This record gives sequence, C-alpha cells and structure tokens, in this order.
Amino acid sequence: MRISDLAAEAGVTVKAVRYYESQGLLKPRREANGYRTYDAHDVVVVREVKALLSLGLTAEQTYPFIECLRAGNGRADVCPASLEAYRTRIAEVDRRIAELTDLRARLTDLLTDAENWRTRQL
Amino acid sequence: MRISDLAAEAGVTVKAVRYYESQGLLKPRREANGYRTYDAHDVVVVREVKALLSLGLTAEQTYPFIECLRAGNGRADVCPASLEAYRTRIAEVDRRIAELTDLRARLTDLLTDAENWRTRQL
DNA sequence: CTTGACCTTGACCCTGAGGGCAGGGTTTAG
DNA sequence: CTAAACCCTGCCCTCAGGGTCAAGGTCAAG
Repeated sequence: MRISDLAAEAGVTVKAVRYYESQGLLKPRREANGYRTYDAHDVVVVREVKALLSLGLTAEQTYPFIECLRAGNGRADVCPASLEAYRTRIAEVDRRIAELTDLRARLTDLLTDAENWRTRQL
Repeated sequence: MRISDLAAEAGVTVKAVRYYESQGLLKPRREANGYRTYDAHDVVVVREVKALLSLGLTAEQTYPFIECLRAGNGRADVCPASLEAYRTRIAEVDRRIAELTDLRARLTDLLTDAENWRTRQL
C-alpha cells in the first residue's frame, strides 16, 4: 500500500506519516519510482504512535513501544521498557497537574487582589 | 540604561528583552550608535511581562496589562481587560487540568492492563 | 496518444519564547 | 594601544506536524 492508504487506514495525515519516518519510527521500502510502500504491520505501528502521541508522549518516547512491536509482540506495551515509559509519563502528568494547580491558586489570588483594589478605588 | 542593565534589573536575559520588543511590548529609543536605551518605566514593564509569562500567558496576552501600565496605572492588572485576561487564563488552566486528569486515568488503566497481561503470560 | 484528475516526491516557511552562535562594530578599563 | 566586555543584526534550533509549492508519476476516459 502507498502512503495515502496507510494514512487513511491509520487515521493520520500523509504529512504525519512522513514525520514519523523522519523520526525513525518507520522504514518503508521504495518502489522504482521512489514512492514509499507499506504493509499491514506499518498500519499497526502508525496507530500505536498516534495513540501514544495523544497520551502526550514525544515521538522519541514512543521508540520502546515500536521496538516491542518489532520484537514480535502482539501488543506494544507489554515490554518492560514500555511499562517504564508509561510510569515516566504518569509521573510527568502528576508533576504538571501539581504545577497547574499551584498556578491556578496564584492566578485566583491575583484576580481577587486586583478586584479588591478596584473596589477600594471606587 | 542599556539593554544588559535593563535585563539584569528585571531579571531576564538580553535575548528575552529583544524578543519582547519584537512582540511590540517595548519601544526603546536608540543612541547614535544604534544601542537601545531604556528607562525605569521599562524595568516595570519587563518585570510584568516576565511575571505574566511565568503564569502561562502568551506574549500576546500580556498586551492589555502593558497598555494598562502605559495608561498611567500603578498596577498592570487593575484594568478590566487585565481582569478578563486573568479569568481567561484561569479557565484555560482548569481545562488543562481536566484534560491531564483524564489523561492520567487513561495512562494508569493502560499500565494496569499491560501489567496484568504480563502476569498472565508468566 | 493525449488530456485531466489525482497521487507522490522533496523542499520551503510557520508555530512560541527565546537559546546559541557567528561576525562585526563600540565602549571602557588598564 | 589593546584587550575585555558590551552591543548590533541575522541565522539556525526546538516539537509535531500544517500549508503550500513545483515537478513529476499514475491511471482512467476519450
């Protein structure tokens, strides 16, 4: 199959597929005319990458999952490195939530303070 | 004062000051040799921009605050547009926290599932 | 065989808030 | 006078692609 077929089947754009390749996540063969050729296995890879990116992992962080697939596993997340990547990402999310929670408190403090200042001025 | 003095007093880098200028937040005069010249008022502006960026506002979103200062107010956040910008940002943060909370739940589900799968395989 | 619709390629610029570096002019201290 | 320290502009980089382009390939109908 060609690139637009792969993109359609995996639910991403052609541009995204080429980007994944530039990140080393895909290595399509080429037809004589230079067109990229993919197989069913690549569809699974692209779907996996898409899912992981939507979880906030970087393209680089999807590497262990793709290697896990390439190693012959039916699932990308059953390898130790994948589990570790999940845990790392959960920790990142926790940190980010804590940051944003603190940020929100600072913002509401600032807003309240500014509102009070205006009230006093009236 | 020159750019490095301004940067030092406001606690940012020279590069950041030039970036704020490129975003229209500063309009320094120029010496005959082309060097930028700033006054004490600019220090206040840069400190304000720095504080707002650290709250996650974009450079563009700091505009109302700087205009509020330029209008002669002692505080950048006592103008209606500034209050509105705070509220907008709080709403953004709330949305983001909700997204991340949902994301975390999905991640822990995936992790648990993958761990269980491994356990069964052993 | 040709036309036209559609596909593919690589290449370029864009995002936000600067960081880093290059190359060159200016100022200031010793 | 010279070297350090400062200033300038301009270019490339981030991340996950989006948008657009020109050039060329493919495939059908006519």
